[in-house]
Amino acid sequence: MLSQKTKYALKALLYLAEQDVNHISKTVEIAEAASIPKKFLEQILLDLKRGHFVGSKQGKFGGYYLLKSKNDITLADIHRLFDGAIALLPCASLNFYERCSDCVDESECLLRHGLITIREETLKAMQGITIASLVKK
Amino acid sequence: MLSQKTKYALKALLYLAEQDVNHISKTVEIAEAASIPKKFLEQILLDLKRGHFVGSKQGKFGGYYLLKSKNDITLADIHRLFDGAIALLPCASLNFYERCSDCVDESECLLRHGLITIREETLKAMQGITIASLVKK
DNA sequence: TTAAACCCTACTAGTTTTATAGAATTAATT
DNA sequence: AATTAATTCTATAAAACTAGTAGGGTTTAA
Repeated sequence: MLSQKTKYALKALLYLAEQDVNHISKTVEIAEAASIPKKFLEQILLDLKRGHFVGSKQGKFGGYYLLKSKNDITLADIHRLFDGAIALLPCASLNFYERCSDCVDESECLLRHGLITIREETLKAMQGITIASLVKK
Repeated sequence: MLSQKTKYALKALLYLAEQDVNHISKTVEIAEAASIPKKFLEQILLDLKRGHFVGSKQGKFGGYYLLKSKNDITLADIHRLFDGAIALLPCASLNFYERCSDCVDESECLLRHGLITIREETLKAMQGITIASLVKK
């Protein structure tokens, strides 16, 4: 399941994607439009900025805007930024790989094989969902 | 990500699937073979029993055994039993549906549409992984 | 009757999640 | 230069969840 943070991040990105190009959105504006607690959204937007998904302008009349194209921001990206691995266990993860402490021989782990299959399929599905594809529907 | 409980449940089921038919496995036996804390495993096996995946025999020389066929226990089943919904948000879930409190018109929620697609694809993938398919590989 | 197993409920320590608070920094306007 | 309005940063806190422990109770075979 997605965390609230990931859900809010996606809603915020959807809001930004729906604005005119060159429009800059204030945090409070996004917060109200998408029903997100303002101070919580601040942190989320900062994380999105550090992830290079959005850009910001500081000071008066500042705000946020999409940095990447709507087509290049996928559900997989945002999931990884806020909720981490797509895989169901760290040992089956590409980006968040970690060995199981209790695992004697990873290459012979019955569970891992299946989880790698699942990861490949869900990753593909999640990479198919972009901010653009969501806005379009 | 899977919780430890789900991971342990799968490992326990894999162990049971590898035993001879008619063999009955004690908790302590499974716990040692699969490196699972015994008292924790007790709870997990009880949950699996309540979910009708395993059966038990009480008293001396009792233990656990697979109730369903290896082919009929899927990753989706076990995920749902211990970790709940397959979907990424409750509003996109089949078995754990819940409305978003902040959602005005669900049918027009941009996010939900994409999440339903994802759920359909991951569910299909997770239903394709069975205890039998894991043991076989 | 005893031993060995499952069954059941409660509890706890630690972690994670979901925020909130408040001050610092930046930039445009007056 | 002062003011205002915005982002940026760090710390804190309450609630929920996770992973595991504890301690019995119940059942069955010998």
